[in-house]
Amino acid sequence: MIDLINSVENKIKSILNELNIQEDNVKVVESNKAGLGQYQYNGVMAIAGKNGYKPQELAQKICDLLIKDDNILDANVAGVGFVNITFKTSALINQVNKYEVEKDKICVVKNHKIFIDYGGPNVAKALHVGHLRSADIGEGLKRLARKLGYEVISDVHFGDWGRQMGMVIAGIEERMPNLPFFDENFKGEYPTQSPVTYKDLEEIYPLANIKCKEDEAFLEKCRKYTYELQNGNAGFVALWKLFVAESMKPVLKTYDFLNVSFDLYEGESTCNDLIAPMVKDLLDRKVAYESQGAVVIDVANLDDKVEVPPFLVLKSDGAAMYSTTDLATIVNRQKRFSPQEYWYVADNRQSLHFTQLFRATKKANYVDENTTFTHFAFGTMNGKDGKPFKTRDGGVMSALTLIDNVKTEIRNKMADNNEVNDEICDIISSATLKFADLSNNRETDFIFDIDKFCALEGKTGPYILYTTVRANSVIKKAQMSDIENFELLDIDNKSYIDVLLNLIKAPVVLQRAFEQKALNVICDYLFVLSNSFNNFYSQTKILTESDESKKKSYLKLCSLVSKVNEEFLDILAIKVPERM
RNA sequence: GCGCCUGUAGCUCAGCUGGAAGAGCAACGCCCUUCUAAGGCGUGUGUCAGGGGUUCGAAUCCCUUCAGGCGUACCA
Repeated sequence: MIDLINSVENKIKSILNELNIQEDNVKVVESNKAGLGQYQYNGVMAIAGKNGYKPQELAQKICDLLIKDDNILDANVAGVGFVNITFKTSALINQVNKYEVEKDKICVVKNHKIFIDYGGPNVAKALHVGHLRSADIGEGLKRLARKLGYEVISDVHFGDWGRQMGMVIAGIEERMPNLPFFDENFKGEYPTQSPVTYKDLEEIYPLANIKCKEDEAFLEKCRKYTYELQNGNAGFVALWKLFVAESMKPVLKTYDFLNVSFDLYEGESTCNDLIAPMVKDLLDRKVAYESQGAVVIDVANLDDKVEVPPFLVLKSDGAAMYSTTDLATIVNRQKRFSPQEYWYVADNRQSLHFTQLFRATKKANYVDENTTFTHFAFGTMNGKDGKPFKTRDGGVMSALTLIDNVKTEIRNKMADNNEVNDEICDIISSATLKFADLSNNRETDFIFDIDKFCALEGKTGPYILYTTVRANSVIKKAQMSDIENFELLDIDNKSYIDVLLNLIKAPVVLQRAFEQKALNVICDYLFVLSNSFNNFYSQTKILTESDESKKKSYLKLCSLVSKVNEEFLDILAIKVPERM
């Protein structure tokens, strides 16, 4: 993906060929010994012995020939036979200038549609810190795919139809039993104002949840109410609409703060009308059958290492559950969009559910065989004790509280900076949170540490923003037009060259991030690039450089760093402020 | 019980398609009359959980033990 590196790999291949050594797998990788070289080839040790060479001898032969290459400044042998390569700066510049071309090569698939389901906030439950992950990762993956030319449709998929709805209704009834929604004989118009606020809901749901565990009769009532809601009890439906809308208010506010948005704001309930016909269809075609009173689809495979339980289409009380709505939602999405790929960004703990869902979908022939389903699982955010937060019983820091904490930190920091307004504070706060979240490997669990999430120094969102704003500031102060078209020149300045070395990696980073669906790869790169730029900045006077052509090169470098930073930050859905 | 995941510096974590152990924080020291010091530079730290195996070479692949987490049909 980096032409320059490919050409060296091919060069080494042909050198080996001339020595009668067949080796197709030649990889030149970044050097981990700065000072010895920029890139290295480590394959010599593996092939030398087989071909009658001492490793260092063969490595030396390769170096002797490599050094004649137009792109290569130096090649030397180190250790047991590592080949270290240093490029001519002109070659690096040439490669930097190919950025757009290299990027276009990454996406070769055309007319490819992806449907992505992420976010998944639940009605009546405040977003807590763990919910940030699905939103941040999903938004990032969506933008990354779009950047590479895929068509992507996103849906937030509100949790608005499962048993927790019955629990909320029952919980509201406990508090306000005289509301008309609960009066079966009520004939008038139902109120249009929600009887509860979202803050009330955040109390009502956890209380109802606790009560369900202690009180079997109450649990039974919740199940009944859920069933009745799903089957059109007019009072329940009217009440449900009101508290769903109320409950979404803070959720949407939080998403807005995180720069997260969706093409579709649908929920589990959206497909309710499809459930009955779907169940009938599945039973008619004998894809599903009745078991222990429930309707299920067998999804076990012979070669399963573990017994995969049947997929539940309907519970034994006839109510829909998340598996029901997920399946019906696919029917719905397939009818409307027929994407080639379905992506689900959800917690690790749901992996068995998705295995079942995907198998059930295929077994029912709801999609054609080429359609792929992938669950992009992410690790849980754990408490200090290393255990996942339990949301049902409450007690976990809400996302909004965390956001307030970060904002406070930023404002304190900004106390004597009167250039910065509230809007900029919000941008920086959002960047702080998102970068902290996305820096972690997607799949591993990590311990939530508020200090880490609010940190403003080191490998953080503000660091990247600061670097970008700084570069932009220099560009602005230069008061020259057309800086983006200035030429990079071969200048003997180590920190300048280090930035170039990082810039050539940009397309590879995009590719790797996409292949692995790993946004932390982008975070790491942003940090490394910014770090090298800050080093350059501290050592190089740009605006007062007397050599005009050098000054122009330096300004071009600023503009490149700023451009790549902004582009990559945009993938992470992080905005860059005007100043900070 | 079975399955999946995790175990790397004092703390939080990268690295895991094998190649010469990393970052941030914390600690100490240096650098603002000069383009944004939310910055730069320097210093120290490791039986990569333990034990085997494969390999010229293993944090990385295989086996095994230990510790923790999650999941295991009517919650999501």
